[in-house]
Amino acid sequence: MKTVPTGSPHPYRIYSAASLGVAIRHYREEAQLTQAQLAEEVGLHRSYLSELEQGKETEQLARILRTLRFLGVRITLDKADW
Amino acid sequence: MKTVPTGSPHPYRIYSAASLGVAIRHYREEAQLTQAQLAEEVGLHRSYLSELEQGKETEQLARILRTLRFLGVRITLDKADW
DNA sequence: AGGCCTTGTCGAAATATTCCGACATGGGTA
DNA sequence: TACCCATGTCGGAATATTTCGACAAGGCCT
Repeated sequence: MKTVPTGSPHPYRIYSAASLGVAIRHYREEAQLTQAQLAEEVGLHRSYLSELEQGKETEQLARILRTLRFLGVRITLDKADW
Repeated sequence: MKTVPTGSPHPYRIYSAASLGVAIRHYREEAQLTQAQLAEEVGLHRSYLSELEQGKETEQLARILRTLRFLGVRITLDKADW
């Protein structure tokens, strides 16, 4: 069977707002940034980032995830390990 | 070097609302569903699905994508080929 | 041409999200 | 203990999104 080099470390499978939150927190901590620093960098309010990381369910996200799940699509987050 | 079996066909890299729209459309068509059918299945309005597929930029999506990009995270959509 | 189906688009009402500012909590450390 | 820092949480105001219903355009078929 054809093969390729193994993929990136720390891949995250996204199923829900909760799993997205876990991933964002992981990558933020890996980058050694506080919520305040990251929020400032990307232009959002710190309290919102806090809620994001805690997996706050929002309608828009839920709708998109539901649609992709229905279609059998897998969502993966990872860092390229180049 | 260690290897693994090749991944799924049709992977999509998501950078923006536009690329997400393209992917959703692809998977919907692959499933041979109309926008009306898919919208009904997942409980959203057909006109919204139309806009989603056209890559309508929404703040929430833009904020999340911007945050992940800043952290160097790659987003991949694909179908498991089991 | 005429009918049918699918998708794109519009405006405004109904909902939902995000920001803001503030305060609470817990961990660490002097 | 007291102080700092990071994060969680709250309520209301400011924004943004989604739905709804309708109509238009294009493709396809008879």
